[in-house]
Amino acid sequence: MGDILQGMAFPSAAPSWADIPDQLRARGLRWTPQRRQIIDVLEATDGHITGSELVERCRQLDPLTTPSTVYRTLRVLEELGIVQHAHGADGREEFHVRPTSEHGHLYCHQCGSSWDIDLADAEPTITSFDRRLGFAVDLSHMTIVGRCRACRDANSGGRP
Amino acid sequence: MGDILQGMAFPSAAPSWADIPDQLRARGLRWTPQRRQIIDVLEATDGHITGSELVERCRQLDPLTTPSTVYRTLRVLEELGIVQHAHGADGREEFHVRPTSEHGHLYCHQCGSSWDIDLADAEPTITSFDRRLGFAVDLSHMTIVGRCRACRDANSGGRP
DNA sequence: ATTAATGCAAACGGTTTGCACTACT
DNA sequence: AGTAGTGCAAACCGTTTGCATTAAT
Repeated sequence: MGDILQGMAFPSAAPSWADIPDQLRARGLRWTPQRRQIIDVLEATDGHITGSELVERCRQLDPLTTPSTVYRTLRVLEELGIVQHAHGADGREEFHVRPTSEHGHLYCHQCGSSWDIDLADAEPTITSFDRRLGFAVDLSHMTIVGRCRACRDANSGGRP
Repeated sequence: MGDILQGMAFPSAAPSWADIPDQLRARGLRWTPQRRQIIDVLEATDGHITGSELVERCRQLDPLTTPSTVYRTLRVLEELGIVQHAHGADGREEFHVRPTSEHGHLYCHQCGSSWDIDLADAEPTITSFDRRLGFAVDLSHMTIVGRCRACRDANSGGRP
């Protein structure tokens, strides 16, 4: 089953946040106050964040934050394997923060909540696509939209 | 105008393309040359198309086509159940054309091809999300990204 | 001293909107 | 005649880029 997920080129050992400055410098890149700011916000993030959310949160800490810096930094961080992008239910770019485990996203389009899809939850999907179609699902890009249990239970009453 | 269409559930029986003018008129909406053009293009479409693709194809037939008209018409057609939108792998809005059966999309991010996911292919996914999480997957919004069989077979050599 | 990174402003692509005008019904 | 639909242009949002400037190495 492990090889179903293969080919994803994930960083095998995930260094800790504290190592990031060195990781950057080891590649001839630089550690700047702006990057520190961005990393701080990412570190405080529970699992995923959109580009514009990140810009927004950085701006709350430092109103001088510039979108271009944030997006450029995100691209660098993705190359380091610290974040990974996917596309959310609304089509916006979403960044998974240092995924402990690869995961996808589950959206309820009634209440708007979202959850992570972990490997256990995705396993039947991954297996069935592999078996039926020979298709290797990329879990980190998997976005499932529908209605969550709570919204189904609260059935009739609620409004979208 | 919005309130004429609002609150409409899904049409249970899918009428044919020829009925669309009457369907519109029955709701106090109008049949125009522009809409005919758009419908023509949609009718010639194999299954799904993005908004901008539709604009583009319409413009090939009539260079005067305006984006706003196309997008506005798409919204009306969605309310009629003739198209249905979802979000593609790149985050762009995608419209399923008169889905004979509800389906999702499968993208290979190596070769860029895409396929429909029919109910049979999605069934294990739908069932497992329902069972594990009580979550009702919306197949028409399901987008799975990964590597297709051909790209896996052609393994190392190929380039995206 | 190098050259990576920043900030700005401007441009992007896809989509939406306000408004005066046109044309279906 | 009435009002839905159009075309235009301008705005929108999230994101990207060019360029001169700043600052980490």
